[in-house]
Amino acid sequence: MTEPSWKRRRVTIKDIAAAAEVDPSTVTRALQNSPRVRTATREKIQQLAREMGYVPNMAARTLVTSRSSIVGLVLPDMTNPFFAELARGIEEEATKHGLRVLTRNTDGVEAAERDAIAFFTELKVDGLVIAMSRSTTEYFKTLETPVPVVHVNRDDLPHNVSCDRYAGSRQIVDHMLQVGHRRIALVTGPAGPAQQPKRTAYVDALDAHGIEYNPNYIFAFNGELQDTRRVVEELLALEHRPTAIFAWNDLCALGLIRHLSLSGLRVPEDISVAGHDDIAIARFMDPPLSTVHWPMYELGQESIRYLYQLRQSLPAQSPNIPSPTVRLRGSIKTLKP
Amino acid sequence: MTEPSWKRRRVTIKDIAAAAEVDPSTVTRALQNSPRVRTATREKIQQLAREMGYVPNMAARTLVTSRSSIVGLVLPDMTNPFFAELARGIEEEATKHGLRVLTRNTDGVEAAERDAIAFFTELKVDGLVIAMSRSTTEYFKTLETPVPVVHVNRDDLPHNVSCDRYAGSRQIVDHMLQVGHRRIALVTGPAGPAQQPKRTAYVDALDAHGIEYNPNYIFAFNGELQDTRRVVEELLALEHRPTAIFAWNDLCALGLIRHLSLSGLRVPEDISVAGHDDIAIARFMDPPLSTVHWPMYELGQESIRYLYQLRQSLPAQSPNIPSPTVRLRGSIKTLKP
DNA sequence: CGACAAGATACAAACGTTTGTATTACGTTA
DNA sequence: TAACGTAATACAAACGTTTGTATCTTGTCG
Repeated sequence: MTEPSWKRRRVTIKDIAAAAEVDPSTVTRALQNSPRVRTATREKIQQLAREMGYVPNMAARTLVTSRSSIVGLVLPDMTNPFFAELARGIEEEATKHGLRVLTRNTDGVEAAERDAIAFFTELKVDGLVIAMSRSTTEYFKTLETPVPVVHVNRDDLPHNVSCDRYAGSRQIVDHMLQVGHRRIALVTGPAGPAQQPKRTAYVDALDAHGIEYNPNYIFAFNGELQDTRRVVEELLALEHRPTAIFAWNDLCALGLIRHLSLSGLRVPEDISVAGHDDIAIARFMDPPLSTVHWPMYELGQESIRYLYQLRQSLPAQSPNIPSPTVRLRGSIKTLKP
Repeated sequence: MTEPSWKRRRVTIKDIAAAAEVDPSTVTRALQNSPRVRTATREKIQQLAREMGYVPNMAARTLVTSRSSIVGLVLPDMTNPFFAELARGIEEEATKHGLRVLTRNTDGVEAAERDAIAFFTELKVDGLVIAMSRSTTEYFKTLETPVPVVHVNRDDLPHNVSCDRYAGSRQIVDHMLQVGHRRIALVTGPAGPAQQPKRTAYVDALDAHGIEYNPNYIFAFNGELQDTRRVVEELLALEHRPTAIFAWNDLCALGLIRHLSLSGLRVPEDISVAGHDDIAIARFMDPPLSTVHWPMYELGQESIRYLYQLRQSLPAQSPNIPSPTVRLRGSIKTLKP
């Protein structure tokens, strides 16, 4: 039979102390399982705390300890399924560790990014996860935050959680070559750490099949979905049109397919398309998109685990991430069996 | 020439007080533009605060005022583009008001929802935005939070921000009828406030065209993408197959189209499909999806404005939301011109 | 049995604000 | 010019924890 909850004053550590006839400090220590309090006392206090419905006041705790149990997440755009997946992974793992997540979108704008970081440190977050930022390496090198920082998909920085950028891309281009494609276009994205490995994988794959690399087959996509239209136009204007396209990512592939089909080309009958990231809808596109699965959810989880180790100043063993894998679906046509 | 920032102690109100040779309380009042401090003093203090790089300690402030400048957002799944859009709208508007947003996903599980609400109140958030919850009306009726709560898309609750559920659905079914469809299937979703208005709109539209309502044409979709397969199977097993489908939402439409095409039916040639919500990819599907645009971003913004009024105990004028509108794209075939 | 080392608990200060009340300074009026 | 009202500021307590140090118990050993 609990008391009516309306208008009941919040129960504090002092209330428990009074009930248990001990000092508040003993209550604190009991609640954090300090060896300084006798087992019997501790159990009595914890029991009492439960019965009385004690819930700690975060603000007071933060004030004295300077830790907030909040981790800040900085990402370009959580509307993007790619990052949404990451955010879910982070949230899930953070909750396990009793951490809360505050998210801030930056739209990939560097100024917004710095602002977000400043905001979070001001808030005394316990840690920071920064995903695919655009800010320069130097900025992060000179940035001295009072909290640990983990980057996602920034291979050029320390404390990074990511996975092999080369392998997946290489595999999918290899596959295209194996099924007979010879003229393969590469659509690159905005500058970032993903840029070079993908390009290298592409060139290497061609090279391994003894194909000369054609700079005309490389298109720079600016990241905005509308821009896929321009890319398609340029691509179709080519004398020897590619038979396959390796798109920057799935969203890009989606846009390309859309504009290809507006131009009367069917996928994969007239032209094959592969994406990157394997966002949820890739499987449900028509045709289902062949793509490189990039385990964002797991990366999210791992980034929190890593952060947690950093926070405890543990020997931060480097993260253990599954490799990206190729998901072959309907959007690549076999030319030669 | 600022001092080196590494290892500089955080500047507090006391530091400013010392520098300005006044009492800390005067500093507080000056910073919050209280009329109790002389204009000259106030300006001097504010100037000083800026120069010294003062940044308030949230924890201390929260401790004494019991307000955190954080609003809690409870939604089923931010991975879902529909909700991601909402979250962006909320974040954008909240930032304008100097509020931060903490998000918690519940996967539509009622227990998780209640837990999230408990968690947020414990954290002393300034307000709560709850999107499309599954929790019962009674729960919310009896729930006495110490903070204002705004619901999104819960027409059955007070302090709700939503828009006309009937209008958009009615329009799109009307359109299908106008272009000649007579056998139109309705795919309903999991129980919720959207259920009835959509169904009514569907029935009314048929009625207005003098068509008898056929219960066999109504399918219950459970919300999981995989379930669209079962729906398609059942639908195709019908004696008089519908020529059009009004799907629960865009994601559902996506799944349906996928499984229809796996079954050899083309959209819209063999069967027309309409969705609901107008998530970003609807435009890029193949064919582009006709759908009802549901302004989630604006709803997000409006929910924060509303919350803000509640917080100030202003006369909370009811929200001003654009109506949902039909977006006709390629997925509906005209049978009779 | 007294001294002493632990083990257990109490005391008190501190974290950085906010806010009600007390005090001071100042200008106005009688 | 003394009394007074008001404007400006100072004082001090409070918010709910945590944590270093002091104090008190208890048991053990010589």
